[in-house]
Amino acid sequence: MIQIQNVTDFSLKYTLESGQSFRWNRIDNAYYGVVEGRILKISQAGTTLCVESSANEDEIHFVSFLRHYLDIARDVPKILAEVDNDAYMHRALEKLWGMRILNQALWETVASFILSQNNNVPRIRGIIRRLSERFGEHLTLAGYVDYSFPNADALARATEDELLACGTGYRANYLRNTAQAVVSGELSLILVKQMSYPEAKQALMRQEGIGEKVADCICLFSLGHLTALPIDVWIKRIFETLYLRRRATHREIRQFAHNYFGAGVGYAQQYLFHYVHECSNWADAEHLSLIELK
DNA sequence: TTCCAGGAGAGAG
DNA sequence: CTCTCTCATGGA
Repeated sequence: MIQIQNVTDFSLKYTLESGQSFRWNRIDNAYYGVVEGRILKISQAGTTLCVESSANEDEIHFVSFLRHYLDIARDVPKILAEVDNDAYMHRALEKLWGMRILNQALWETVASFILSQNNNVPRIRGIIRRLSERFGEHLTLAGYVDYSFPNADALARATEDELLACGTGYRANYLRNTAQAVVSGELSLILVKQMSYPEAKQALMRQEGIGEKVADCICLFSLGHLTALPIDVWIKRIFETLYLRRRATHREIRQFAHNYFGAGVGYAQQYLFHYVHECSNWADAEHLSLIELK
């Protein structure tokens, strides 16, 4: 077990439970998840993180990897101060203080958010769990059993029926075709990692099944592009009711949000998104569900 | 039974 | 460009 000390302005709970990763399970006070081929067990006590791994880790590299994965290395409080522009945002920041945006493995993020379209989080988690059980590698850590996320090669070779059996629904061929594009090099993940945000988004959106929202999720939750703004039904609802107070197109929301929140708009989005899910009795909930927009 | 979920694509206007 | 319809699945 290794410890990471002096981790300030960080919440393991909100980071791992905010719908950006589908792979973490809380058992008692610890979180178990599969990250890049090994099981990790992470717990937080104050500003100390305790981490166990199913793999043989080189401590220096492992700590460096974790700091990047959990976005601890970034000056997030500075970013959050810059988006703290109003009472709504301020309450979200207070409630969820310490939530970070993960830097997750690119292929897993691409595949996961292809599966996320027109779907809900519990079901997305179930699909990914079944895909991993069926096509991933068996892993164990102190009695805890899980499976690695299947690589692109394994999903490229899967039949449509095998994917359907995991519950992918109509997204099966989106997933398989994208896996094949990654294997063939038609979609080079190595190159995508080196691209700017607009370039990466454009390259991802050439794949069938990856539209603007999914591409933005990949850019934000894997590539660290904090200007990415995934607009799902809830983010659209929030901006229409709380900020613009009228019906608005994605383009209008995007323009307003970038102008209003600036370069940290991706972080602002994540706090607003999770806040409405975390607080079903939110004082402003009636604005989101009852206001008639014309 | 109908509605909804971290949408995308095709088609019409 | 915007709007609308459909797509597979399961829980509420």
